[in-house]
This record gives sequence, C-alpha cells and structure tokens, in this order.
Amino acid sequence: MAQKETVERILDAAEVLFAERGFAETSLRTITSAAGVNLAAVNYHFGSKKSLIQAVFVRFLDPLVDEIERQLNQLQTVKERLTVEDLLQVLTSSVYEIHGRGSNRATSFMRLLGLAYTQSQAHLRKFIGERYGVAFQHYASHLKPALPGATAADLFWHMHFALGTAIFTMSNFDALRAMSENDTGERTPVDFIVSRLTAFMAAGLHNAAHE
Amino acid sequence: MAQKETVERILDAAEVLFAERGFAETSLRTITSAAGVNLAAVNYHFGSKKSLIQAVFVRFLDPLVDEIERQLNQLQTVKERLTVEDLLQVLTSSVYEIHGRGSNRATSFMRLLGLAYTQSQAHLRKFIGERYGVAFQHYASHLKPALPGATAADLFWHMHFALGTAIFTMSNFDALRAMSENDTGERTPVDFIVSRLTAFMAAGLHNAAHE
DNA sequence: GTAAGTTTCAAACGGGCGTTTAGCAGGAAA
DNA sequence: TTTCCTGCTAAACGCCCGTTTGAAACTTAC
Repeated sequence: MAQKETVERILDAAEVLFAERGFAETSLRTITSAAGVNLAAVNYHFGSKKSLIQAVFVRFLDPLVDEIERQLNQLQTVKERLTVEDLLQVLTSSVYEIHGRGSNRATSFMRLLGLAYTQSQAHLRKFIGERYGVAFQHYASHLKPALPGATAADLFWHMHFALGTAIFTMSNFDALRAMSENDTGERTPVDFIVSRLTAFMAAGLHNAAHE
Repeated sequence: MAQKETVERILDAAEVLFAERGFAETSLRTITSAAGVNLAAVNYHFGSKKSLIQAVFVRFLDPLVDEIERQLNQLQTVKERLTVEDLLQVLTSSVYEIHGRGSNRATSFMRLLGLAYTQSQAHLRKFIGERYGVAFQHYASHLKPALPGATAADLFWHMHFALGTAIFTMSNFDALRAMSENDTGERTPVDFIVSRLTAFMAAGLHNAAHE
C-alpha cells in the first residue's frame, strides 16, 4: 500500500512536470519534492530517470491503445469499410472514454507525446516504437481502404501530416487558447477546437486520394 | 575580422547542435569545442547562453522575414486578392530564394522553430513574439480575404493547424524520411513532400471557409 | 518476540553545467 | 616606444544534476 502510493505519486508529479517543462529540464529533485517523497525513491522504484520517463508513457498509453483497439473492432462489426471520419472519431472518443470530456490530463499528456518527438530522448522513441508499433500499424491499415487511389507514399506522408497537426495543436493547447483569447476576446470551447481540428485533418487526408 | 570569424563560427555550430539536441541538452562546452573557439568566447561575445539562442534565431529569421515581405508586396502589385495557394507559395519560395532548393540548413532551422514552441524557453517565445509579431500579423491579414466566410476564430485556429503541420513535418523531416524509406523502400524526393504538404495545408485551410 | 525482507531516508559522490576572473597577445593611436 | 584597447584564453567558481550508499523504520511471517 505504502509502496504503491509512492510509485503512484511519483508518476503523477512526473507526468505534470515533464509536460510543463520537458524531460531534461525537470530534475528528479523537483519531481520528488512535488510528490512529497524522498529523492532516492525514484531510483529505488524505477531504477533510473529514463525508466521513469518510460513508465509515465506506459501508464497513459497502455489503456488508451486498448480502448482504441476495442472501438476499432466494435465498429468493424457494424460497418465493413471505415471512413476517414470514423477513424478520427475513434481517437477522440477513446480519449473521452478514458478521461471524460474536459480532462486536462489528456491535453497535458498530448504535450508529452509532442515532446517525445521533439526532445532528444532516443531511448523513448525506440521504446514507444517497440511497444506500440504494432497497434499503430493496425490503425494505419484501416486508413488504406478509406482513401482509395492513394499510394503507399501518399498514405504515409498524409498520415504524418495529420499526426503533426494534432500533436502540435494539443501540445501547445493552452498557449494557443491564450493567444486566441487575446485576439478575439473570447475563450474558445474545447469542443469547437476538437471538431475544427478533426475537420482540418479529414480535409487534408482526403486530399491524398484525389490526385 | 578575427572577431567576426569567432562570432560566426559560434553561431554556425550552435545552430546545428541546438537543432540536433535541443537547447538545454546542448552545453556551451559542446558548442565551443565544435566551433574550435574558447569556452569563454560565448559569454564574451553574446553575454549569456540565452542571448546566443536568440542570436541564432535573428540571424536566420531577419533575412527570411524580409524576403517574405518583399514577395508579398511584389505579388500584390500583380494580383489584387491573393489566394491561399499564393500565400503558401510565398513561404516556400522565400526559403528557396535565400538558401536554394536542397539546403538542409533550412530543414535544420525548421526543427529549431519547432523547438522554440515545445521547449521551455519562455524568454525565446517572448523575444520572437516581440520581434516578429508585426510581420506575422501582416502575413495573416492576407489570409482573411483569401478565406471569405471564415470568422476570426476560424482563421486563427485553422492558421495554427496549418502552422503545426508544417513545423511538425519540417522539424522531424529526417526522422520521417527515414521511416518512409523503411516502409516503402524508396527515398521520397523533397519536392514531393513539400508539394504534398502545401496541398494538405491548403485543403485544410479551405475547409475553414466552407461551413 | 524475533528474524527476514521491504521501503524510506539523510548524506554524500563524482561530474557537468553556465559564468566570472585575471591576465595575455597584438594592432592602433600617441 | 609607450599606451591603450579589443579579442581571446586558461583556470577556477559555485551550483545543480543523477545516482549510490548504509543505516533506520516499518511489514510480514513464523
């Protein structure tokens, strides 16, 4: 009990602080003092800072990937060929299913996903690729029939364009919303942004098939 | 002469190394030894590491922003209302104009632009906003008539969706191209990627006006 | 109640960091 | 020739980092 509490508290603090400042910029001392545990606890329970970073991702991604898989399979029993819009919908509703609609844990974690790409943490990218590569390929395999006429190269690039749009937007969510509030004078509702984002991605993806 | 050489060599090394590893992860010792200059030279010529980071951005962005402005003005003497495609074309041809088509300095710098968003360098975002905010607004002002029917919120969000797509793709350019080569077995030409990227962005942007 | 095993803790370790300092080299000005 | 100034440099400063250690505190099992 006491153990689980410590581990859980470290993960909670690390998830928030990594998202706010990045991995290299967040020290173990900052994490452990925010979590109210001893500095040595990280190395005792996780072994190293690298392993802690990976553990943060596992705790979030494992249930999310399972939920996506579940929704994909369920949808397939109803429709034979899924549309681009279906596939994007699966992503957002999976996040909602796990965390509820207004969760800022989700947007905070999207920032982590973005950091995983842009920060120099080769071990993390390798780890994510190894652990979630199959699930990613499975999801991608549904996109091919949804975009008839697109070549393999088309698919690859347009999928990553869409991925980039989502990751960039989500990972800078708070900053963008603050800027928009400055510009237009009113706070944009999350649902509006999400629906516009998916529409943007869908329009771009469809473009892959029409050439 | 001797001075300029040292300053220039520090900027060259810093630009490459920051892009490869990020700001916090690149030490002044790494930069100065790569540049072949003394460690203290950075603080002597730039004052601090923060100022060095800003100087890297100024050296790249100042000429680029000027070129974009020039092309915008020139285009306006020919056409009264610029299209989305025109505006995107200005961006790519400005980069080409300054660095030539195949330059990897451009893609390397795009990575820096991405890092400026995602890394915790508040001073840098503030600096960029202050120095280039006006130019950004000017560019954005051309987008409004190009997308009739879009509200201010539509414009803001779709523009940042597009920005995110570009920054994410460019800043992970090498990694993405390596993945694609793994997948499809052949190396995608830069021109193909750029043209698909702009088409993706244009399709998404047009989507803002049609609702 | 005692032994064994787990978890927590304060303290220290070696190392890398950004920055500062005091002095050196060498051309320009007098 | 001397004086000044700018560019440069070796060495050191204090600080924070991730990790390790050895003992204390607590649980569990017999």
